[in-house]
Amino acid sequence: MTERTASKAQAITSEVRRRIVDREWRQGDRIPDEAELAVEFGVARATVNKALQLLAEEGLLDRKRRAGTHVKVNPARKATLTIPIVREQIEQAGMEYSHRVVAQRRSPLPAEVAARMSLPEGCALIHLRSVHYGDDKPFQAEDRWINPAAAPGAEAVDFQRITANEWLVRNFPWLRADMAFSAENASARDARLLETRQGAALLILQRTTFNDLGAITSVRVAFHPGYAMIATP
Amino acid sequence: MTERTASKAQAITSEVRRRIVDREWRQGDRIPDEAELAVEFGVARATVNKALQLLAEEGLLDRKRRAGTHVKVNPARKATLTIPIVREQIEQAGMEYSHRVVAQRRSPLPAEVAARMSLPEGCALIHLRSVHYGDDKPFQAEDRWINPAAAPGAEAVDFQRITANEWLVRNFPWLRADMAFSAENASARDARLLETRQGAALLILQRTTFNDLGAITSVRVAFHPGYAMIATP
DNA sequence: GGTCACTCTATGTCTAAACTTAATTTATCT
DNA sequence: AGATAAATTAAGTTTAGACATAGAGTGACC
Repeated sequence: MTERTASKAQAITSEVRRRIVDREWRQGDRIPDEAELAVEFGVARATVNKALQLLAEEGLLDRKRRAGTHVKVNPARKATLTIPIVREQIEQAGMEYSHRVVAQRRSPLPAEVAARMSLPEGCALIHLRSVHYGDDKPFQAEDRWINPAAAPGAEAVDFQRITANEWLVRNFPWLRADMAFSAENASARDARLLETRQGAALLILQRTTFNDLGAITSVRVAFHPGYAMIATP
Repeated sequence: MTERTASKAQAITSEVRRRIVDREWRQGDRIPDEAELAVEFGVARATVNKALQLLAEEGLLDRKRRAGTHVKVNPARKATLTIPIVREQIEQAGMEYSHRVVAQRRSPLPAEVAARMSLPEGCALIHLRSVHYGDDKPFQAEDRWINPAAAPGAEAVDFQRITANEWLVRNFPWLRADMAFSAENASARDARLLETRQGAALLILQRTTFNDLGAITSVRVAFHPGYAMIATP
C-alpha cells in the first residue's frame, strides 16, 4: 500500500489486487470480510466496500451476501473500447482530417438493416455513404442509415459540413447500443473507397444506437486494411 | 424515477440519463450541483455523488471541482468486451467443445512477439498452436507464446488436457493487458487450421498479459470467417 | 431423509457530517 | 492592464452508524 496520489480506497484496491496476483490469496479462496479488512487497513468499512466493489466489477472477486468475498476461479476479465469520433482520432494522430460524402439520399431500408434497427423493412430512411481521410489517405468508409423519427432534424443537415457521427453524437445521446466487430473481404465498392484491392481483409464495426424513440442510426464502418482497434483493460 | 428494484442511486442515474437523452439538459449545459439534486431527490449528497460518478464513467457527464457538472458535448462512450474462455463460450452456444494442440515446443521468440512481450528477441519460450472446435467445426485458431518465468510450472502442463487459456487464467491473474482487434487475410496455415480458403477475412485478436514478473503470455487468436465479437455498452 | 421456518451473517445501501482539493472568481497590488 | 494572492465553491473522499437483504446454516417436524 505504497501509493502516492491514490485515495485510501484505491490503495486498498491495489493491495488486494497485488495479493491476488501474487497468489497470497488463491483462486477460490475466501478473503477476510469487510469488517476485518477495515480493521487491518485502519479505515471505515465503507472504504473497504468501495475498494472490493471495484475489484468485483473488474472481475477479480465474487461477492455474495452472507457467503463472503471469494477470489474468482475464472476471472473473465473485461476490456473497454472507447469509440472515438473519427475526426478527433485522426487529428490526435497528427494527421489532417478530411471526409467526403459519397452518397446521401432517402432509400428504402434493406431487410438486414431493418432487423438491426427494429424497423419495418422498406421504410424510407436517410442513407449516407462517406469516407474519412487522414492526410488524404482513406482511413475508414462508413455506410450509415439514419432514422429521422428518432433524430428529428436529420433531413435538414448538410453532412458535408459536419459528419453524421459528430452531429448525431452531439445532438442525440443514446440509451442503448448494439455493437459488433467482424472481418470481411473488401467488396469492389469497399476497395474503391478505401483505395485497396478487392478481397483485402477489413475490420468491420457494426453499430446501432437507440433512444426512447427507437433506433437512431445503424452504421457499418470499414477500416482501412491493417488497422487495429486497441482495447484497454 | 419509477424504478422498482433499483437502489436510490440507480434511480437517480436513470432519471438524470433520461433528462439528458430527452434533452431537458442539453449538451454543454451545467446541471444543478450535488447539493441541489440531493434536495430535489430527497437523498443524501453522497447518493447523488455516486449516481453522477456513474454517469461520468459512462461518458455522459463531465465533472470538475468548483466548475460543476456539465453534460458532455461529445459523449465518446465506451463499450466493454468480455473475453470469455473459449470452452465456456462454445458450450454456452449449445455446441460440443473440443480442441487440438497442433504444436507445443520451446522456440526462440520472433522479434515481433518479443517486442509485444518486452522480452529479448530469441529467448526461448513455450510456443503453442492449437485449434478450438464447436461441434467439430473449427471455431478459433490460437498461436500462443508462454513465458515460464512469469508463469512458473507452465513447462510441466499438458495442454492437451487443459487449454492454455484456462490454465493461465486460473493460475496467473494478470495486472495489465494489451489487446487489439484487427483483420487479416487467412494465411495458408490459418486456412488449413480453420478449414477455410486462403485469403478469407479473419477477425484477429492479439493479446498480451503481464504480471509483476513480466509478460505472461502473448496470443494471436484467429476466429473462423464470419465470426462477430459482440460488445455491450 | 426431506421440507419448512427461523436465525444469523456478510454484503448492499444510505445518511449526516466533516474534511480535502482543484479550480474559478474576486480582490489586491504593481 | 497584468500579475499575484486570497476567498469561494463544487466535487472528492472518508467516517461512524444504521438498516436492508440475500442466502447459507440450523433445527424442528413430518
